[in-house]
Amino acid sequence: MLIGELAQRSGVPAKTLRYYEEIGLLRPPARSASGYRDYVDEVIDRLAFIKSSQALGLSLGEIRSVIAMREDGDEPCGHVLQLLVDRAAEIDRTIRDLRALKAELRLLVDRAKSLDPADCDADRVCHLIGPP
Amino acid sequence: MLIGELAQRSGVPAKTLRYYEEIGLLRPPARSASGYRDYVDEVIDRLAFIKSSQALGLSLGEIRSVIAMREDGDEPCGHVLQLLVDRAAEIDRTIRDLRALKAELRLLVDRAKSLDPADCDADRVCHLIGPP
DNA sequence: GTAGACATTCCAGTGTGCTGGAAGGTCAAG
DNA sequence: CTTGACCTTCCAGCACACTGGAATGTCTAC
Repeated sequence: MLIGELAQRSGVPAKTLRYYEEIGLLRPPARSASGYRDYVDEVIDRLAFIKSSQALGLSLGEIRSVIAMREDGDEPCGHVLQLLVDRAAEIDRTIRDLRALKAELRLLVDRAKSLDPADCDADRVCHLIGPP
Repeated sequence: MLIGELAQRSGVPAKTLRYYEEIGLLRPPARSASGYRDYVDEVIDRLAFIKSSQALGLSLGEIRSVIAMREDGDEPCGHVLQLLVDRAAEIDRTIRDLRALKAELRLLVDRAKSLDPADCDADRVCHLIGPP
């Protein structure tokens, strides 16, 4: 399978496939006599794994670490589970932060209703933002 | 006030101050005979505004648009309010997305408990990730 | 034999908000 | 008069995941 066909079938652009190879996400495939990459069907599974992992918010570096374990003949399950748990914790933190931010924004938007634009202080650019 | 002192007093590194000037967040200050930047005290207010805006998640581009209005002699309040409302909506969307992601992660982590690493399929890298 | 649809490599850029470093000029203290 | 702390400009790079384009080679069909 040439790179264009793999791109078609996997939905991953050829450019990206070469990039994945470069950063170690895909093993360098066999080459035809003329130097064309010749992929086996299994890379479609691998690309599906990469896409699913990305959708969960894993970075290509993390995904690579999982793939590397698998290539080394190790069972990546434990490592993957840890990544998923870590990611969940990070999402919790992010949600907490965003909620706090949203609360502050709501506060400012509410305050805006009781502020007169005519009182807006040029030195502070706009009185809607910043300490009251 | 030289750039070093402003950096000290505002907590914004000198390098960043020059960068802000370059991208139009700070007006180019007066220069001493030897070419040193000579800041007036008011930029401290402006930097405070920038920091507050950043803390709310506004980009430097958005902040610049607000400052530009103010420099043009316009009242930025309406624009600022819109930015805040937009930002709040964006945060809502992000939180929704993250919650969905967290739910999926929880699902996968739960499923992991009932899966045997020994069944992990090498072709799919790890059976903890991806369709069941 | 030639068009055009593929493939190759390599270099460089995207966006965001800085940060580092080199090469040089200036200023105050000793 | 020198030392060291400041300042200047300019060029380059970080992280992240690609993406674009140039220059070149190859394969298939007509």
